[in-house]
Amino acid sequence: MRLSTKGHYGLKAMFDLAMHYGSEPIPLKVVAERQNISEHYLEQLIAVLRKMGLVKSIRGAQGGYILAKPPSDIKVGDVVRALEGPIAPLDCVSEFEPSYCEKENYCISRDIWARVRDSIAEVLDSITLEDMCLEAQKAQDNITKS
Amino acid sequence: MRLSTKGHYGLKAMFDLAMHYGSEPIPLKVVAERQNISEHYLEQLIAVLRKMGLVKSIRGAQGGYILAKPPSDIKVGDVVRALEGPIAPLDCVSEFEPSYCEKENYCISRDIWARVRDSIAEVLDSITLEDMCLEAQKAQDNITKS
DNA sequence: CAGAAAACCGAGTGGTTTACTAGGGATTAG
DNA sequence: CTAATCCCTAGTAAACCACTCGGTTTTCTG
Repeated sequence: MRLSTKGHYGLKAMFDLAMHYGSEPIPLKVVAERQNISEHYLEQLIAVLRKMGLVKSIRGAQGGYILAKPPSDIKVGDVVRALEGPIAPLDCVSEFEPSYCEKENYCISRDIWARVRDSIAEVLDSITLEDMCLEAQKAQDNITKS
Repeated sequence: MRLSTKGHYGLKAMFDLAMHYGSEPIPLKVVAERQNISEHYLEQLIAVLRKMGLVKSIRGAQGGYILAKPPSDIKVGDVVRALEGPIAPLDCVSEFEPSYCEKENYCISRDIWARVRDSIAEVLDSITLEDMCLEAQKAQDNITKS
């Protein structure tokens, strides 16, 4: 019952871009350094996020990445699904295209996994990148105040 | 973000034992056949459940397995944790002994994974094997009624 | 126009996990 | 005794993870 680093790294990168939304494009090297992620590995992850339309890239010198939409329009669930696939504790209860269950008769445990899936989705879809930025701001304020 | 078959198979097996709680011990072969699981593989899973004190075994002919406690005392979360380890979308937010986070400074995404973890745990700990049996009974009644 | 900065691409790799199978040994009812 | 049953260790093919390596292409800047 665990996430791979893909989802985690991807979210950290997206959060980084969200914190700098509105300014010039940010080179991946900078994101990777700030978030402490292997640059080459992150490259592969962000390629997926680009294909899913979550980030835009600007090539050439002074290029980099920016969010494709404002932070308030990007849910954590969008990022996680892009990198880890549909939320599905088990194939037969996948959010999208659940696989056919070998036993077509009623399966009690399947209901449980469906409830788990829904509760995960509910959390991930209730938080946007903007929410994360606001949280970060609040945390920062608490530090400087003391 | 997925469960392995361990948790699923284990839960199916425990549900099977719960449905026959109170009668003679059930040989693993029967459980495996009823739940459509490889017997040898299930053997390894139930060994873990035995070591965790969730089932008792009776050796020799006419032996088998029984639940160590009444179904109402066994939560789905107990079974899943036994087989899949602590609920931890990420190591640094494991329920038990969270690993040290490389960046000791405040990490926003960690909070999100902690919320995911809690919501999974909440679902799994709110359902007992007895609940599953009652559900199964209800489903059965609906079929025979129609 | 040269050079550097950056995105883009595909292949390879060592380690771990998964979902088993194989082949036995120990225990006990009948 | 013997058949049923639990118990244990080891192996294994395939997949997946978390990267690394070595480039090519695009574009800005001096």
